[in-house]
Amino acid sequence: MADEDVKCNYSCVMTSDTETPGTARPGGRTARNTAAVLQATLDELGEHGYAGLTVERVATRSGVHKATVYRRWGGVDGLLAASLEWSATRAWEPERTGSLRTDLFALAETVVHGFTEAPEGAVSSASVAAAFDSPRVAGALRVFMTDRHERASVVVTEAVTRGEVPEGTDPAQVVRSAVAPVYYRLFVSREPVARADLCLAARITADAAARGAFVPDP
Amino acid sequence: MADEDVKCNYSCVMTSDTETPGTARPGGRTARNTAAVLQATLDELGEHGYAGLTVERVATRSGVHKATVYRRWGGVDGLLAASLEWSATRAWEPERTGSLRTDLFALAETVVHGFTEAPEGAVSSASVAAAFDSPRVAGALRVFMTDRHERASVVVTEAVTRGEVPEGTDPAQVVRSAVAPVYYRLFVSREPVARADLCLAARITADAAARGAFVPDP
DNA sequence: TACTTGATGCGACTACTGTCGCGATAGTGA
DNA sequence: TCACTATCGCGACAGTAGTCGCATCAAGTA
Repeated sequence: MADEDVKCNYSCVMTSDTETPGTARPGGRTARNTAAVLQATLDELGEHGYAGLTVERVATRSGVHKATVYRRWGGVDGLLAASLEWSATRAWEPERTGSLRTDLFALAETVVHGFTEAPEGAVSSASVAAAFDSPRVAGALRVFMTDRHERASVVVTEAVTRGEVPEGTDPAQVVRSAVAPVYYRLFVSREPVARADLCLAARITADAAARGAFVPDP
Repeated sequence: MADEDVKCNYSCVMTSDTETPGTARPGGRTARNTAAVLQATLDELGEHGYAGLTVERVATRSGVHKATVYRRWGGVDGLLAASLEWSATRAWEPERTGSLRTDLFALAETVVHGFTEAPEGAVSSASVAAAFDSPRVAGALRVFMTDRHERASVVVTEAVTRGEVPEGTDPAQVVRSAVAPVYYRLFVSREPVARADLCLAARITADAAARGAFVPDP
């Protein structure tokens, strides 16, 4: 979730070639409506947050009728799930700094920025919040996070090639271990996230990885 | 958050000596209303979850008028915050198993049970969910979690006394490190939590603690 | 171009959330 | 026991979320 990536999700005009698969008429007005509604959803989230996200407002802002939005997306949860699925299709690559420890630190820092800084933070944390109520958002979030794990795994596989970390290390587990404390502080214990906390998580994870802690037992 | 503790929060009749501080008439009907409403809140949460928690239902169930509930608690978020504050006053102590690694494993296991098993899981995760919308619940959650960190810290300080872990180790940081991956899987990445995951988190944390990773730099 | 029909716009409608004023009730202290 | 008044019950009310039936529009096709 790089800075410029999420920012683009929010402020850029959505590409008009957005197709609407699964419908009998994927082109024309339907596609234009899809783009307008999802764009309005992201804008509304950025301005008013998840608590202020209303089908009525999205409908007005996008110029698409309220009943149409309910028919196509079912409600706010459907809008959020669709936005998240759309976000997942965008390219993203983790920053490379030279060592696993600093790579993991940079990764954790990216997570903090992506969830705390407005307006992109509103979109991301809204998804986490909505996943509690809506199975559809929960599913979309799970797919999204799995994708991020896979993409972030590069920093681990490269560390294996460099010889920093033993063969057979589970990359996704390393990533989870580095970012979990960040999410924990942000969303569960509701504590401020300090630079030292990221540093600690990255160091512990990198050290454990170097010792082979993330190589699954046979 | 031991099993029998949370269960009691839910199913036992609240003690009638519940006082209502901050009001001019803390006894009598006001106190009875407080007990009835909070009990109804917990019952409703257990049966219908956070999404189904309604002031109207709580009012009907408790026999207290809807307007009164709105006046005293402000809405569902107030009800949830009050329930959480009340839960925080109940005694809780972590299980002791003999070593830091197994203590942390038991702690993580307790967290999983406390958040996934119905009905007590509904109450706990509802608080995490509501904290996104409501600053009041977020505050209550922060206080609650800080309290749990302090209580759980015993397993670390005892490990220091046993000589497993160096002096100066920050107990709360150790606890966070052990439970963060659990919360991450439960609420963010929405992945199943396996026994092996808890084991891994406990082992990594205990090893790092033994090496002095949680002793703050001067 | 004309036809078919999926998708949309429209507005009325129900159901629900949250608020308000007023009279009644019951703690609290004398 | 009595007076005072904080708190509560009551019902009416406005505002909002979500649904439904029908007329209209426009994408896809011959």
